[in-house]
Amino acid sequence: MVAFPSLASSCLLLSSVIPEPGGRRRLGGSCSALRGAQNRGNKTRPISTTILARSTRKESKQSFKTSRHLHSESVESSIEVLKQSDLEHLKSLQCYNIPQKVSGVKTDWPATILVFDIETTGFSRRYERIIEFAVRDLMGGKNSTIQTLINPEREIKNAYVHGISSSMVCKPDIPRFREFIPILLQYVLSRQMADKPVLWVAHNGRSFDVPFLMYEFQRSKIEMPGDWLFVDTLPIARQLIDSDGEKLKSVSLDNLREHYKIPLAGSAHRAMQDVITLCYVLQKLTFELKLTVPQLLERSFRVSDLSTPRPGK
DNA sequence: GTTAGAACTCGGGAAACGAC
DNA sequence: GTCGTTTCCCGAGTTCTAAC
Repeated sequence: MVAFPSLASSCLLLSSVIPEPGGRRRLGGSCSALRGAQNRGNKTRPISTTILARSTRKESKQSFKTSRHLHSESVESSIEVLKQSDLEHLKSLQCYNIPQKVSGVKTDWPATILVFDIETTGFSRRYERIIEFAVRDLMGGKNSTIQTLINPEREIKNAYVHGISSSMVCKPDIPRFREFIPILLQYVLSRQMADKPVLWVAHNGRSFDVPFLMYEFQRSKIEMPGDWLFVDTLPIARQLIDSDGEKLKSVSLDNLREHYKIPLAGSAHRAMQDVITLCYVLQKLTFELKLTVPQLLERSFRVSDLSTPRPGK
């Protein structure tokens, strides 16, 4: 396992990158004077570039959209109660790094940050299934990770992507997602700090990982805890500026790994490897963009902010 | 192959300006 | 005041980009 650097050392300052909510910014001064001199004398008019104006509008809209109040309602209030014997049975299924007991980590962080990734049988959250789940608590320590294969109960046609074949997961000793949920919930409870939210982090999570999770919870008829917050590193990475002063051409996880020269310590497109990569990327991103954990929380969203899955799927 | 958000392109309308 | 030109704003539509 790769030694994992603590994010705490790089968390963080003020953001000059996140736009102020609301106001439209205009270029005045020299630009205005220059164009005025060329075209129509001394009379001035608010001048802006189209690109800047459009960019600012979008940033502003996004900034407002993500602001919210945080609360610390217990997850226990919104999930089904499971028998202890069931939990013990589920733990015996083939999962590795399952936490055996509460770690008891306490910190000054304003949230528990869980970096996660999934592998699936395809792109459609409606018709495809999760086949691997990995999560790491950024705080580290004992029992800070979970990685498990998931039995999708269907043929896997995209094994060429992640190397996970039907023969590996379509077995009775591999948990189905509904069987894995109690383990996941127990893990989260073991990591969550009192009166502090849980912040899940994924790359392209808003469009991919979180909707998949949402659908799997719904198919399992178990309500996802309403106080879980999610943050997507993809739009954050789009703010990055390269050494030429331009935005990165690609903000894929692979490209970010190369951008930050993060070594690949395993098979790409396996959940835990991508989690490890994303942990490094998140550290670099937050440092480079001067993002604090509270600012990550401000950019977070809840499953209720996403479109609701159709019932009965 | 799916999906959703971001980024981009285009065109219409409005405003400001100069020329008449 | 009217007309033509230029520029900006804004919405709609299209394309791109991530994820497996």
